[in-house]
Amino acid sequence: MVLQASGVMSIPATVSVDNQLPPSWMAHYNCADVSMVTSGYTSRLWSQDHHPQNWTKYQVWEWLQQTLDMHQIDATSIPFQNFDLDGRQLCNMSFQDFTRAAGSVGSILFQSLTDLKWNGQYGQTDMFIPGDIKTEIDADFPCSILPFKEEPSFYSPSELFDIKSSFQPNITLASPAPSSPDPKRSQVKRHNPRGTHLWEFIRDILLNPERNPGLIKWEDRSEGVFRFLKSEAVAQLWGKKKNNSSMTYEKLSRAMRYYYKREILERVDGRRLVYKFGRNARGWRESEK
DNA sequence: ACCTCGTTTCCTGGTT
DNA sequence: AAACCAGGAAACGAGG
Repeated sequence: MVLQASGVMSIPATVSVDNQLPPSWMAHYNCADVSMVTSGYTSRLWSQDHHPQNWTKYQVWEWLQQTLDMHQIDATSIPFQNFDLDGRQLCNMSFQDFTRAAGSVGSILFQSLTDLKWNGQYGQTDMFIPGDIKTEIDADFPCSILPFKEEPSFYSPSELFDIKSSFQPNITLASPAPSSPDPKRSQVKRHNPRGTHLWEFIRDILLNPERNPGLIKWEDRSEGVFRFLKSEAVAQLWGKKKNNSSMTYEKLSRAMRYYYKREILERVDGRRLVYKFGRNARGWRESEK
C-alpha cells in the first residue's frame, strides 16, 4: 500500500479543485487531503492522537469505507444507516452488535475497530475472521448489491433484541437469511478483485449524501439519471482513489463512455455532464438498498 | 509468458 | 473560446 507522502496534492495546473469543492469539504482537503474522502487515508484518520472513541460520525463513516475498501468488499453490501454513529457509540458496540448491523462483514469491522482501539493502527494483529469468511465473486449473483444476511447461529433469539444498551441507531434488522443455508451464500462476496470500479465509485458518491456535498446529483432518481456538478473535483477524487494525481474529467469521462457498450451506462443525448445507469449497473436503485 | 479486463492517455473532430 | 462529447487507438497494471 502506498501511503500518501503529504497532504499536498499534485493537481494539473489547469485544474482548480478549490473552485469546485464545496466549503464543507475544504477542511478535509486542506487539513488532511482528498484521501479523507476516499480510501487512501489509512493511517491519518486513526493517528495515535485520534482514538476511535473521539471520532465524529463522518470519521466513523470514513473508517467504514476504508475497511471495506481494504477488504475489497462492496460498500453497498452493508446497510450504512446502521452506522450512523459517532466514535463513542461505535466503540460501545459488541461483536454481536456488529454482526447484527453488518452481517458477516460485522466481524471484519469489529476486528478492525478492536485493532485500532488497542493497537492504534489497523492490521497489527492477524485478522480474526470467524468461520473463515471469504470474499469471492459469485457468478450466480453478479449484482454488486449483496443481500444483507444475518447469521442466525451467531446469537440466540433473546440476544437478537438486546442491543439497546449501546447501539441505538435505526437498525432495521433484516429478516433471517432468505432461503438457502448454503455456506457459500452466507459468505461475504468480493465484488471485484481489483477494487472499486469507476461506476461503483460514482454510484457510491450518489448514494451517500454525506460524502457527496454537491459533487454529483440525481436528476431522476427512479430512472438512474444523474449529473456531475463538480466534474473536475470528482475526477480528482477518483484520481486520488487510484493514486493518480493527473486524473481529469476528460479522462474520467472517456472511461465513462466505455460503459455505454457494456450497458452499465446509457447515453443521455444533448445534456452535458448527465449520465444514466444502464441495465448492467447494480445497486443504485432505492429498492436495491 | 501470455491473455483479459478495466481503465488511462492521447488524439481528432464535432457540439454546446 | 472554453468546456464538453464521441469514440479510435494504444498502452498500462493487476490478476488469472
